[in-house]
Amino acid sequence: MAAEAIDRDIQMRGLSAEQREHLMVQVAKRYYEQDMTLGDLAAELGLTRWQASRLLGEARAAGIVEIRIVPRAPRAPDLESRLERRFGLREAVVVPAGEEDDERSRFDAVARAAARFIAGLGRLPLVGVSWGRTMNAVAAHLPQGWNEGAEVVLVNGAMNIRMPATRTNNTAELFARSAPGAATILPVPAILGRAATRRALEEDPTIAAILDLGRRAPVVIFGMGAMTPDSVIVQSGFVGEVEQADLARRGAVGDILGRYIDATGRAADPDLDARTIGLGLDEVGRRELSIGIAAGPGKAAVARASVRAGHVNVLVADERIALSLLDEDHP
Amino acid sequence: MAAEAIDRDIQMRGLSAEQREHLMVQVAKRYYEQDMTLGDLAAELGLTRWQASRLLGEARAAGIVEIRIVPRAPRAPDLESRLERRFGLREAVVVPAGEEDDERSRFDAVARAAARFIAGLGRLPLVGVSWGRTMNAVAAHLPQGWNEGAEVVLVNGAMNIRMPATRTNNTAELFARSAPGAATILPVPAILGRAATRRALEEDPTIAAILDLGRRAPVVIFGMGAMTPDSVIVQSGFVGEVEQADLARRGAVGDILGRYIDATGRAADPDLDARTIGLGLDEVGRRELSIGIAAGPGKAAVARASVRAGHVNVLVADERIALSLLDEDHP
DNA sequence: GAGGTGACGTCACATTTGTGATGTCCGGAC
DNA sequence: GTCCGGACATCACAAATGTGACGTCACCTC
Repeated sequence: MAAEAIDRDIQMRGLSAEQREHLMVQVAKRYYEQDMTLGDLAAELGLTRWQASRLLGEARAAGIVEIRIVPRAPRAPDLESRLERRFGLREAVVVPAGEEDDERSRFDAVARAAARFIAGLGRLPLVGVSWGRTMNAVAAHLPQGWNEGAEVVLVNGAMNIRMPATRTNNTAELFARSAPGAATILPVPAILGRAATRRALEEDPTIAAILDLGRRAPVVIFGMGAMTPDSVIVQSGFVGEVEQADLARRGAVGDILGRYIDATGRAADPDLDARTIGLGLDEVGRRELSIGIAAGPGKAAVARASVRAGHVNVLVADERIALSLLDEDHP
Repeated sequence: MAAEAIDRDIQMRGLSAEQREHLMVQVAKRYYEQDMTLGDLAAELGLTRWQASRLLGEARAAGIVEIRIVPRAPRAPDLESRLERRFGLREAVVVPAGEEDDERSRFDAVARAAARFIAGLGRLPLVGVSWGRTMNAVAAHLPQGWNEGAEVVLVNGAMNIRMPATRTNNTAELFARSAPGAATILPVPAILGRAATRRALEEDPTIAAILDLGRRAPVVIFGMGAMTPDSVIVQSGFVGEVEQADLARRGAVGDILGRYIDATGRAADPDLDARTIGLGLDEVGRRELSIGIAAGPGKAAVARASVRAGHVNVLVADERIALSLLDEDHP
């Protein structure tokens, strides 16, 4: 025990169940997520090594620590190389459809494959990410320490209008936490009411610095949104269901980075696009790696548009989407 | 090295990546799920302790081992006690709606709370379970060793007609694997074409023995199905979408144990009920513990019918369902 | 075939973790 | 006040695990 050690020793005598649980979580996080030894973390928390050890045992028994062994989803190398050749992709990752899995586990399998691919890239000092359901699922599967010291920056606006939507604006933080590294979020709405507001925001030095960081990122990773009412962009309140249906009628096939695109990959509605803040469609394809992740039904069209337009050079998708993209009937 | 040790030593020299991954999974499963020491499991697999240790390290780094720290979902004690009093439940578990969580994480939170509740019951030598999405999610969250040596028996038919439906018929196995214990499944379709077939099957000694085991279980655990086309009972092909819509028109509010019930908790269609194999509606409520789990939208009605009719004496549900049940406007 | 290279096996040893024995404190019962 | 039980602290020790050094082997290059 050094000089600073006598800050607070925890008396476990009369701790409430909640306080105890909170301690269990603290111990488990430090042990499993930060790879500290029980001795070290005990010192930090003002516990003894034995208290920490027993707390950890309780945490495991209570189910606070969940350990799962997941054999990595097999891939479909034939489809992958066909996609790569056909669309000039740097890399394609295709997850087979797994006979008896349900929609959700297929979605998870894609997210896992994406996380694995990303983790396998080695150190990436600066990574741009978008947010959304898909991206959150990917973040959840990134292994601890996949990219130590990385800077993770959001490349599109992240403040939601409607609160109880899917919890999205912590995607960057999730990416950063598991790296471990730092997250920079873009604290503005994804879509504004007027283009002038967007320009004004972009000129603000603070915002400009963040946008610039995103533009400098050699790697961007983003999910693709389908034209469905449960898309995050609608759920967050930026675009109404009616408005989205109207966009669909005018040729929109989905969204990437908060921007609706048509089958050619161009902005489906230039006015709407001008009100959208963040990395532009003309910029995204120019990265070293532009990783697009498409998981779930209804995303084949937006995936097709993205690869055709060169917005992505790495595509992660499920087998159905891959097959659809390779289908010759689509001109 | 004892006498029997020289069965097969694994030469790791020229192993393919896949074989290596397979070994990683084997090591990880034994280490984390079966609590074996590296030395023991290495002997079993024909590896050295050091090989096993390194393989385990690789498995963690590769994301094959996923460790998550989940602070247990807070509960809503006020709603719980109101439900208990109002419906005479032995216990109610209510998971608050969590402001910014999406549908899926709310579903997971309920499953987790259910798993926790079940694990907290202590040793239950014989447990009856149904199958379905909800039950599978619960099984996924049961801690290793929650009920050592338990016998888990399916109380309704489990052979699916349509294959690529949600992977449900391994629910009992999942429950048993984490116990660890033995699973007995009921290898017949949930719903048959004719009541006579059901009776014939029930008289078969093998089937009768399994059904009897289920009837003797002091504890049954089951999920509740809503009247939606994505309900597992429809996805599995037992009931058509049209047929289900028709049932809804005639008063069905959902299903438990594969049986559609009306608002009073009685079989919505006696003929259909007579073709359904497994624990009957008149039997389910007579257990020591009859645990019903309702997670997700559209399940308030079936939950209400179940508690009213006394089919469950323990209810696990999300906050929205709880509030709906307590709503005085419903007579 | 010599030499180099890198992946792997083997092992001694340090570190980390688990466990049971024993002591101590607290609160309640009498 | 005294006694008692249980929850917890503390510790010594055993067991399990991680790590670096070094040797060996297969394979490649020249």
